[in-house]
Amino acid sequence: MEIPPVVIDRLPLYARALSMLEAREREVVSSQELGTRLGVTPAQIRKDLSYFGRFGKQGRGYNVRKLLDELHRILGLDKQWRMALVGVGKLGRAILGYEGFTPQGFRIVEAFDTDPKRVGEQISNLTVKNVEDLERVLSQNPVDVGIVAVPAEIAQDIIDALIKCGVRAILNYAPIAARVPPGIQMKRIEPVLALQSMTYYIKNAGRPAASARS
Amino acid sequence: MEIPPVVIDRLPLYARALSMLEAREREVVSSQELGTRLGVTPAQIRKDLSYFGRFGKQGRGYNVRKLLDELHRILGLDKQWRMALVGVGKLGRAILGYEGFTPQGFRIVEAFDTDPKRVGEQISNLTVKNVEDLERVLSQNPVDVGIVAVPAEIAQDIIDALIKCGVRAILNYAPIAARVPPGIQMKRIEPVLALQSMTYYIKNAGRPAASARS
DNA sequence: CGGAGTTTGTAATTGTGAGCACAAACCCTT
DNA sequence: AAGGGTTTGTGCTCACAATTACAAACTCCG
Repeated sequence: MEIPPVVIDRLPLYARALSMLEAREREVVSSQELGTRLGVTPAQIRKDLSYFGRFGKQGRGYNVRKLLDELHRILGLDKQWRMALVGVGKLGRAILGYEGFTPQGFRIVEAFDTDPKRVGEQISNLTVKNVEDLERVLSQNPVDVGIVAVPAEIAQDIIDALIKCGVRAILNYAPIAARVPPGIQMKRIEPVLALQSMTYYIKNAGRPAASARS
Repeated sequence: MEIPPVVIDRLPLYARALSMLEAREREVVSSQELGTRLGVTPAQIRKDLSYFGRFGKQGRGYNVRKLLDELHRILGLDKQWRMALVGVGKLGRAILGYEGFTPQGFRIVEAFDTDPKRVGEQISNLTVKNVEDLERVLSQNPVDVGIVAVPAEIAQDIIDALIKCGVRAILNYAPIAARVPPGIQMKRIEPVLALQSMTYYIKNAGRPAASARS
């Protein structure tokens, strides 16, 4: 069956909420409660989950632990994921220093840059390598995900190169809507683009606008 | 007229592409060319723009400079926007050091934290203030946008507090789908959540999956 | 053990956005 | 100035996702 991408996008949120509940040793939760917590309608949650199976019990709700396990399995979060970073400027260094990846099973195992001055540098247990060696390095030791933290002008080229090396998912920090071939996943992480669409709604001071989503 | 939020989300991308073209002194561009650059169909671009007016000329295309100005006006990017950051941990410091905000008219003018050890510290020309003084400080000097870079557990409380202080847009770096009242904008910026949905598609090695969008 | 109260899973409906296709408008060359 | 070649703006259609609504399944209390 073909599952709508929007549904897949919501699953990690459900998983996060369930993690929190599990930490508080909650055994069971209803779609109602989960919904209010997340600002999503209960029906939406039930429908999303129904794409993958029947995980709940009528009259009771969902077993927190069991549903969390299912979501992890569905999303592939029971595996370890290897990532390569390209661009170790200010932003790239912050990404390397980010501690949120590892506990969720994501690990940056390679770092590249175009600037010869940065090549060879040691950052967070990694040696920065030349982007020219990208293909050679990644063909010997493939990674699953590419993280792009380079200027917008060269972002598309870097993305193309990464895909050539077998990367199947890209986390794009550059403010462009790059083109990727079918079968390749890409998500943009760009604070300024996010801000620039919100300003549309708030630019008329005081006037309440359409509501936010998520 | 009510404009679909997805349309608003695409406008900043169009603006970025136009900026690039302007830098290369291109005078005119067609929806066709813009579309291929962005991986969007030409019809989509034309339709999106048509919500706001008729900016193109048949047989010729869009004047780059003029369309860019229009988009800036529509999105409210001709103004300066004041922002307050909450949470100056590792992530918060990286945000304070990020140089991408200022050139686009966004400026962080206040920084807060709950940890007394951090309060009073000087970072990037700002003095970190106690989050308890949030209401007092922001009522004297209001900001438009709140940036949330605190642990997931307290993110909702911080968001509520910011909204109470008149903030109308929130950039949320915490991995939660917080609830906000109607009229308040919120966008999540969270690399791990983005990764966790992409793994769904790539978890079966080699098997080509559905295509990415943007 | 029975019945009131919950909560799920899903069929049916409604709402919304993307793509197609084409007339109208404009450019440019000869 | 005329006609071939472009490109816009938009009505229409189709696909997809959210919501509604309800039967079926379960819980729990007395």
